[in-house]
Amino acid sequence: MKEYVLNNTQVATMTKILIVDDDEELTESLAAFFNNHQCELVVANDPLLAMVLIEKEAPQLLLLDVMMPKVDGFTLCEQIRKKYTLPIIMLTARGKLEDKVHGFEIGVDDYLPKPFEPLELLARVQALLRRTRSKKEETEKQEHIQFASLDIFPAQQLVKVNGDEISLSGMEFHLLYTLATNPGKVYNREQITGALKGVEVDLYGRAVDILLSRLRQKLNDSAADPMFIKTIRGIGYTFIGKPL
Amino acid sequence: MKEYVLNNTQVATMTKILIVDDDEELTESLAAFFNNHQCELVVANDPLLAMVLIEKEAPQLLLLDVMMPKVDGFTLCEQIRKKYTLPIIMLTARGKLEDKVHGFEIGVDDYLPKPFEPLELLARVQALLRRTRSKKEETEKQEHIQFASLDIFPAQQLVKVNGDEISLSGMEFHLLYTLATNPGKVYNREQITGALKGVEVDLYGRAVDILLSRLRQKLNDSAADPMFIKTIRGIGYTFIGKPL
DNA sequence: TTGCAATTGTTACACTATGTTACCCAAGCC
DNA sequence: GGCTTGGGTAACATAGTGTAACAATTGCAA
Repeated sequence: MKEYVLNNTQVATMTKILIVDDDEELTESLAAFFNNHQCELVVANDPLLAMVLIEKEAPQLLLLDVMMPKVDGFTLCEQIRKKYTLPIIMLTARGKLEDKVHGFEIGVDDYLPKPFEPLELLARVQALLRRTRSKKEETEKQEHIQFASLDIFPAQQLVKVNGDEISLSGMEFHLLYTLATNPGKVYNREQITGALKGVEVDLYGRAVDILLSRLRQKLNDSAADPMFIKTIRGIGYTFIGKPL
Repeated sequence: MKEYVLNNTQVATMTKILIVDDDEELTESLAAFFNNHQCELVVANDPLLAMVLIEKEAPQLLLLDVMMPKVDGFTLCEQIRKKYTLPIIMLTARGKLEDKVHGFEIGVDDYLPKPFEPLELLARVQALLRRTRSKKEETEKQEHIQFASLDIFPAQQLVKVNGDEISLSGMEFHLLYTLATNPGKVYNREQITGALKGVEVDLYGRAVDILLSRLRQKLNDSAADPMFIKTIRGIGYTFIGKPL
């Protein structure tokens, strides 16, 4: 979304990839390799850091080792899949068929046996990102998002409820649009302020709550029995509109 | 239309896959194998048929051999990419790095060296389809968990008892959903708090019991003679609803 | 510039979801 | 039966959320 053009070279927000692997030698050399190919590689040598870093760094893709101390890669993958849909490539010395099949079943997108050529890994990463990005763009390009009684026209920043046009402020619209393009995804307050203003911090209090409250009023939605935006206590908000 | 959930992999409306490979022995055995796994495999032993069949059969995925008479797989792939975005998995005896990288560059989604296990191919096919299914198909797939008088709609976090919508708090819903997705499985209290909050420990007391008690009240279920959630003394709880 | 209106942020207080304590009862054991 | 253990749930405690009302800011027009 934030893209900067410098000297004809697109320095689009560099692709950020998280690698979870206790092999420091490997992660170090991969980091160097990926940095030379327009990718930022965030390294977690301790699997326990994985969840924290996914939340904090919001990587676009995850490289995950299977055999690690403390936590098994498969288990970690399952936990991640409960909360995130980001693409995952498993790296492993275990090339057994059952392992692979099990990996794919729990939501892995690709499976690369060690040792591998960095170039092949890069190629697979790019192929996977190509797929996940084009899908994302697919939803972003739609000029009309529709749920049960709600229509959103991004181009005109226009929203209709039951066919009646309603007037939203810029932020209200942006908030609704952000949530509605990822139904089911839970946004915390920081992510929301980040999406709305490009700033990652929200030092003060509860601007988001109030914004949301006003949005709900205009949508004729209720906090107690929501049609569109549901509160996830202790975490944030999510869009639950029923698609047509 | 019925939908079956197997190990997190939805095998719904039969998937149609096109394979382009001149090895008739291979295509024949794969066809049998895929048919046993809820996939229809359309076979083109002559690469010149590929374009025609893509148009005519509208497969959801393409398996493409590299070394074929008349037409090179790479060339064919490039031509297909000009017109279609359907996912492509390349099958090949050529395992050379440059070939793989070249393949990914021209738009291949996955690359599997021959000989391979049919099961691995199937797993990769499913993983790729999971990624590429369009938003539309996704929403059509909306699952709906149903038991005797209980309906659970995960996407909207909505529950109905005897057709009447009931209002559950976030945790109550999550708890019910967790139990109901594995009927018969006995969860102990730690597993439940783990599932609800991602934390594996529950030092303090009996939050789960109280949560469950309140959930039962709302479901109009009784602890003594449970319809949905049964207490397993000394261990935990389990869902006992009968599927429709 | 001033003034007005729309938008966004802050404060304050009511309310709700969830956790804790406490007490009672049921199940299992002697 | 009496005793012990574990579960059910009422009642209270607390932290997170909803939102009204006010304040600050922005944008625009006169």
